[in-house]
Amino acid sequence: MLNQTSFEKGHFVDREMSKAYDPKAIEESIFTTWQKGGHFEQSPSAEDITKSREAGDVSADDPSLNPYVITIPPPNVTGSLHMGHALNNTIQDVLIRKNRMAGRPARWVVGTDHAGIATQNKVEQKLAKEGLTRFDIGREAFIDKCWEWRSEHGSQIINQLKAMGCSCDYDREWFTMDPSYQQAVREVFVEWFNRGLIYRGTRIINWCPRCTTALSDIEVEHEDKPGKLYHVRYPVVSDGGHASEVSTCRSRDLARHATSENHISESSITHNAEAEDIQYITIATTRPETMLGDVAVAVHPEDERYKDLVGKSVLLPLMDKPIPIIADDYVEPDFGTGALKITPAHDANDFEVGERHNLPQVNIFDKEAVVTTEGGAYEGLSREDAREKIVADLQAGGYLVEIEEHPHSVGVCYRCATAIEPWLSEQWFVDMKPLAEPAIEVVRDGQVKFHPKRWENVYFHWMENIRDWCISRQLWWGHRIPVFYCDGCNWTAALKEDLSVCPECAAPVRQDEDVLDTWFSSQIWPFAVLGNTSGTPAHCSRDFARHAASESPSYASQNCNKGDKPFTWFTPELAANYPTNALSTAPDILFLWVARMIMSGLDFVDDIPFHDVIIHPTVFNKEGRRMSKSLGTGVDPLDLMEHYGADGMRFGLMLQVTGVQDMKFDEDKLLSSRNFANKIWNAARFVQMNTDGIQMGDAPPQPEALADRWILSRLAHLVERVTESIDSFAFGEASRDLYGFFWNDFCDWYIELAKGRLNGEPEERAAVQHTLVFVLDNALRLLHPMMPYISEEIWRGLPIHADVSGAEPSLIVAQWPKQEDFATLRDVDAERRIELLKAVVSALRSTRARYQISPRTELEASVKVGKKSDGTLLQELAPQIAQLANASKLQVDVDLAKPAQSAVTVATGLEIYVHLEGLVDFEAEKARLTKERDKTAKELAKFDKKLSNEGFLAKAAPEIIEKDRAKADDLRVALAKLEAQLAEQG
RNA sequence: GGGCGAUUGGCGCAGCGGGAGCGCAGGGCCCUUACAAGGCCAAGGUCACUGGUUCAAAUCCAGUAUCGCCCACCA
Repeated sequence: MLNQTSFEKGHFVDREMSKAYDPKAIEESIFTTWQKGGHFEQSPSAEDITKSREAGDVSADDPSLNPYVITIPPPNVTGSLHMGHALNNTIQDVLIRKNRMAGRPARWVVGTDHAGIATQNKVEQKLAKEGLTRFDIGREAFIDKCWEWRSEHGSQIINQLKAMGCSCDYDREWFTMDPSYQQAVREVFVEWFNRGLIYRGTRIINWCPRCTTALSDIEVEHEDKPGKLYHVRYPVVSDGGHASEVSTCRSRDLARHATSENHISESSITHNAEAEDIQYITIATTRPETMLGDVAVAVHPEDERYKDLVGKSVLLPLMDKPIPIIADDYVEPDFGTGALKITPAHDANDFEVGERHNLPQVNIFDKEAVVTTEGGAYEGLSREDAREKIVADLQAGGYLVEIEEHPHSVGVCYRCATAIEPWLSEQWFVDMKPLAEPAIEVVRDGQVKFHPKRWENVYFHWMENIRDWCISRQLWWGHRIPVFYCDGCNWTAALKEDLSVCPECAAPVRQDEDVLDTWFSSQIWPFAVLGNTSGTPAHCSRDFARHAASESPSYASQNCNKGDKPFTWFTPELAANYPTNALSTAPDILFLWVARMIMSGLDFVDDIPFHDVIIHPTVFNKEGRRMSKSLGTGVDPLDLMEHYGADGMRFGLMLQVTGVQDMKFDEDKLLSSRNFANKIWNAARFVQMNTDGIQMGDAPPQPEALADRWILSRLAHLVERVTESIDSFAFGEASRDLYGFFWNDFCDWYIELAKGRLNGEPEERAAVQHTLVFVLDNALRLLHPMMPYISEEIWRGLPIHADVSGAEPSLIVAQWPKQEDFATLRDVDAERRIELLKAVVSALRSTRARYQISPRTELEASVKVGKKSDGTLLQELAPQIAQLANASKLQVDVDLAKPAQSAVTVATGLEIYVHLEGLVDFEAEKARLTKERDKTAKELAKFDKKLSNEGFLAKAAPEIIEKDRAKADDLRVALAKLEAQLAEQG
């Protein structure tokens, strides 16, 4: 473990690194140094940035004038970190860190959401333990309790982000109930109200009887549940009079049938009905209890079965109330019985039918879904009890014809899973169509891009079919609707400031009791937090703000005037930071939040809130079930960090980010990542132990040796791959490339090759040392966004900072490797040659394993090469091959006789012999060679067939043909050698 | 009812037009002074199915099947 002096520069050599990487030993202190170093708070200078934006091309190349900004999706104050957060915030931190290293002022704005329903539920639960309800303590005291709750629990999730290593700007932590944020929400409401986009209306809305509040359509989740379709017959009365005598008489017969079978055949009813000369109309419903609020029975106008009945009435059973039979296109003749009961107060469709036919609206439920006095004898029953009793009574009365199994989807509250009641009530709505149109346009023309792109279609579909948004909530915790009423003169207005007396008649006014949907306030998050620095939003035009900012930010904020709109939100700071760069989020809040931010951003700031929307996969557990605390299927990221370290968790998550929409979370990947961290740690230990006392700058080495040229070429490749992958949000690809480079290229081959060379001539040793440090340095830079802790810890100890004076060097702000600086290090020739070396080493190792020769036993081996140039090369590399395969007496030549007692391996252009005096099992060798020969022959046949195909030769790309020809030739040579070997063995 | 995604070795996943890869598990050998959270070696797949496009298909198109997600006012 590195000790506390690790911060000193260039003292790699002074410290002992522990044998295994221990995340706990370093994470906290590293995080502290980042924070103390002020690296999280890179606020771009408004003047500089505004200048740069105005100058356009002049400063476009200067990253320091090109800020990189992300506003975090604010987690709920009630929340604690779950896997979705862990994934989402790792993505954002990777982007922020990469861009910060690339020299851009990077700022990740952080904060929490007041989460109206969720928080209110928590506080109510707490009160319930004391035997209290919110009504017992009153609105004001309740809101105080909510603030109290927030100050006790609100920092939890922020601390968890810190544990993950997220480099947010914690100096300014926002809360969606901050006074200035409240004011911003109010501005938005009043603006839309005054423009007529916000209106009040009595509608069927989604009501949660447990939370006792309205919800928007997208806050309702649908679950398929087993249910029943009840067929109920309503007796027809022609004159609006009563058919009760007969019906009562008949009902006893029916009741007997019903109790014995619970299923009454249609024919017997018809028969009896005819006999009694009473007509019935049978409706089908899944919710028999709502019949108490029925005001009509509807049939399709073209339906022959019922044509004659339209205009007549039926007697509503149990309520003894005549209601009309109407005709409406909405009815599907083929569903159920083709007749539909109309309950305008408890079904959105029925409501519309009711409107068309001027029917009354009978609301039979109170806010807790208990039957009201409108429900007659059923008053006071819950909806569940009412259903039970009504079904029993219908059956007893002979009205129940049939009960059919009918699975159907039930809407439930997204916060408490209680079944939603469609309920008629007066609520506030936003007219969405005018807002949606420009928001569709900016995605269509590519100003806002979704990643993966397919989500754009989901967005379009929803936006093009958008419906008005119910924004009022019957809660106490939240942004109170700023509409004031005068009961004296009916004066009403939406106001930015509170008011106590009516401006018309001086009577006392009252404010609307409801609060706003939490998503109403979160939709303005990007511009509210970026533009709202002083507490009161500045109102000035974008052009004015930009101009003023370039002169003097303070002048601008003091002198903003009204621009070309009633007001816009352009403060100088907003002008500098907005639009933000990326928004990363889960698919489930695409509509709830992302779409609405685009709409409100365009409307209030005249600009998109972000350029790129990253929709990351939803995290499921290994069995494909949703991660959920209540189901016990969740995994706690804190536990994972405990086991694998923050870096292990982050990297393990990044490995799993691909273009798919669901991610079955695989903890094995975290284990791999922890092991990966340990591998890097130990590679660094090796470098430390072998670069004792050296000092160097960070200039690239001038490689001469093949191995150095090779690893630098691989590094150059990595720089390109990782940069491009992160920039295109391909996190899985970037992490796999890093993994492969560190583990395979650097550790398995380069370090192994370096071992011998470190004991060589001083110049050789120096070259290796230089290369080791240079490669490790740059690879750590590339790794840093994904694994910030371990990379920082190791990097600080590298002997590259010896010439740095003053500020403490920190990887978090080290320069991101530039592709153009590395381009010259690409070396195709070196890569090909090292492949040859690998082939020889692998062949020798394979033979050793086959004959179970101890690694300590030196092999006696010889390589017969086909080409002279390969011979020269392998002769040069002989010492290293000898070392990697423990084959000291290695002979390489073009013309080399096969030793009598030897095992042979045929590789591309090579025959590799291992001398095995008395050990060779000729039968086994023969079997192996035969297998090898057959495989080669088969492979060759495939290529020969391809190469004799005229279509292929005519149409395939020349380089492909060339490649295949070369491959076929290689195979032919190999085959010949194998044949010869077999012939020799008889 | 509409849309989207997935189907590749025992498990979890990459690859998305030109010679089937990774991690984990399992097998053999090895505590070789960076790392046993490791090294080396070997084994394991007709890339769901059926057609089509193409010189060439795991990869593109169409259809089928299975699983999953989202949207939708058929009671």
